[in-house]
Amino acid sequence: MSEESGHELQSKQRILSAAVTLFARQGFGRTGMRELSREADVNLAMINYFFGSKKHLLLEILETFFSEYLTIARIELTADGDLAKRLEKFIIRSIRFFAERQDYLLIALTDLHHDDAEIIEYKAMWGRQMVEIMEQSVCSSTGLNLTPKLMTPLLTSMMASRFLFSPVMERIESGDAELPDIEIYAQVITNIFLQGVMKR
Amino acid sequence: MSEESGHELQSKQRILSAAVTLFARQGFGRTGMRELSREADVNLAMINYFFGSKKHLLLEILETFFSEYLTIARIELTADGDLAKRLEKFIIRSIRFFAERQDYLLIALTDLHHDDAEIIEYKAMWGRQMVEIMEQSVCSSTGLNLTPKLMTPLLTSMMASRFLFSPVMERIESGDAELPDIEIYAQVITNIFLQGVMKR
Amino acid sequence: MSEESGHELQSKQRILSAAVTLFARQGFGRTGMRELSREADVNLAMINYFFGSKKHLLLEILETFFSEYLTIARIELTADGDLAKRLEKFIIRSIRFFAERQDYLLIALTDLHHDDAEIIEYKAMWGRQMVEIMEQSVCSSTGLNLTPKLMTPLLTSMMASRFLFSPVMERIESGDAELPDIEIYAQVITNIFLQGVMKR
Amino acid sequence: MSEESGHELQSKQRILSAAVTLFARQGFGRTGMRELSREADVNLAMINYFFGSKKHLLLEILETFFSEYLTIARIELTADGDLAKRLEKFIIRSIRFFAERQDYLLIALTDLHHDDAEIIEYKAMWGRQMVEIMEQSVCSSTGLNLTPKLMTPLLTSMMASRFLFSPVMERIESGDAELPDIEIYAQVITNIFLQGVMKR
DNA sequence: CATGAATGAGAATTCATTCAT
DNA sequence: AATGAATGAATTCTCATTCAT
Repeated sequence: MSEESGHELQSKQRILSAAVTLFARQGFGRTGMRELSREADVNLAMINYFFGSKKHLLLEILETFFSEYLTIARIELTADGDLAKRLEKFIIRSIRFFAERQDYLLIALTDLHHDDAEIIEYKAMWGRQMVEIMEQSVCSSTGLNLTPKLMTPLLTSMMASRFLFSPVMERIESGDAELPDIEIYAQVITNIFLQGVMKR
Repeated sequence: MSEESGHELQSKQRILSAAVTLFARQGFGRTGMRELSREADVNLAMINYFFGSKKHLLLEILETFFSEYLTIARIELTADGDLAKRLEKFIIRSIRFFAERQDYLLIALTDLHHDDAEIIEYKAMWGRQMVEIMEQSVCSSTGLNLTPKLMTPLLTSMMASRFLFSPVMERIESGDAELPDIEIYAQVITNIFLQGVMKR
Repeated sequence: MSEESGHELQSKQRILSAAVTLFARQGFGRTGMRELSREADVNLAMINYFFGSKKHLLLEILETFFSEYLTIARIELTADGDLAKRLEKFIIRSIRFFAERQDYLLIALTDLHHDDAEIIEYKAMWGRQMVEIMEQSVCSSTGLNLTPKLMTPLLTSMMASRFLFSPVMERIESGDAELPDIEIYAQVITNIFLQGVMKR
Repeated sequence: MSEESGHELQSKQRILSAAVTLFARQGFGRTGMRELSREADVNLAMINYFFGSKKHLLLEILETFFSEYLTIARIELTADGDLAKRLEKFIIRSIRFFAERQDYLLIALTDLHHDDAEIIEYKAMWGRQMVEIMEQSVCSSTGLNLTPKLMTPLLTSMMASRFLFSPVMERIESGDAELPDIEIYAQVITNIFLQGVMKR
């Protein structure tokens, strides 16, 4: 980690960032390794040299996204204090994270690989941890009658909705009202979720 | 002559239903026409004979989904009466529709084609109509301070969350609580959205 | 020939004239039968109904061209009288014919089918008759020391040169001098050939 | 390292020479890449690896032919000295070149691509240079009243006539007189052209 | 005469991956 | 670490032709 000998780090990093951009724009399946190597300005064979295969490159991208999302959940949701406060902080930090890593989010949530056992299992591995945190830190704490398997997808979908639809929404010119900025968006989602979910 | 006009409808229909299944499971890009023709029990060349190209087959599937979703929105949201009642009926009917057409939902919402101008524009065409209905029938009616461009993706994401994540969630064995059935799920989403969004 | 029942003649003729246009522009190999049926406004299956196969359609086009070219040669070259006069009339009539039937000329002379035994033999059949006429009516008559197998291609190439190169030559803008019209062109070819070939 | 730099040249060269043979025999359109790769003893994908596409392979072949033909024209026609002498040398060298590169000649002159803008423009590019040389070195020099746009195709057709028709002419058995050899053929063409064209 | 579905082979091209250098 | 040739399978799409109606 400390001495990666210069060139490698540059090339590997260039491959990763080109892959994130292309996978998010075209999908994993439609992105070819020639195109990827061209975009990353790297020899075609280097991709498999560094990552073993195209699929492992995808898995490394998923790892980056899920591990950070999980870290945020672990820190914010399992903290001490008021449930509403914890949820609020979790939602705000998550949405900021989604905004920063929008391409990762698109790849992780919207590329269909439901036939690929390895990828589904990999996603399920992360999902399990997320559901578990939700269960122990949110659902069981107060009188919410939501199962974590309903709540985890629901909350994630709500926070991600803006980003998942943005490629299409950008093409829609609105009469007057535009989208609010990220911080306000986070506040709106927080309010809806908390008011909708918390016991009054 | 009365029941299917011979062969055509059978073949065309078989292609369509095989395509819906496969595109939802593997994504459009990863589904080959060989596989599709095998699954539909149809000669490979018939796909292009009937649909012109693989992409136009996808567009026909999108058309089926979006036009029905839009019809539901038009009927339920633009009706007379209380906003909350109208939203409740819209959400329940939409979720039932999503449940019935889960494969279409996955194809329409989660397959990435952000590089394909024709597909994005096609989706935007439907999105524009949906946003307009939301604007005129929901956002403008009472004191909701949500823009339709925020609300349309958000509500759609909420209603779809269970289905979008189901391929992964099925792999997660939960300790005790399972997912509620569709009618209860619809009620939960309705409650959260209405309580979260409506002025108290 | 007298009662072709209306429709047939129209369709068959439309196919033929569309084929001549397309074969001349794109070549036989690059012209598809779907495109041909579309251009002729005729059902795809009718082409094989009328002509048996794509190749026989080509052969019918070649027949039209070669038989008329041969007729001109027979009439003008085997007539009585001065060789120079006969050649002059042959050249003028041939060039007028080439100008009228430019598409046929391109198909007959410049589409490569040197691998197809049937087509090559068909062309050779016509070539044999042409060479024979040249031999008996031109080469043997006076003191020309040209073999008919050299002269037939040479004279045909000279007369056709303008038409064979025209698709490319049209793209070349000339400084001042444009191409002469057909009658003058015919006179130029006649002069060059006669002065070059006849004993002085 | 000194004689062929390993494998590349061998494979690329084998593809080129197989392509020239096949395109001349069957035409570009009727030659498949499978057949070509088989004939060149090369993996199918290598053709696109080296040339990008089938069409660019054709363009590379055209380049080889036209650039050498143009070089001959430039050297022989723009030299100092008597016009007749210059033309004679040009015709003799061109015919020797056509005889050596008969397959290239057939591909360059007789394959129809009149629908393909890129190929027509590529040919026109060479044609323009040829016409220009003819104009400046031949047509303008003495009292020839031929435009270069008439003369260039005419002279090229005359020189090429033997080769363009040879696939068909080979099938015609002549009674007595066979074709003269190349050097005599070149002399015949020279005589006819000069006597026909030069002021007496 | 005419239609439109159907077929199997083939088209050009691109794929992810491997390997010797 | 990096290169570029090589591979075999796969891609989408089009081909000419046939046939039942």
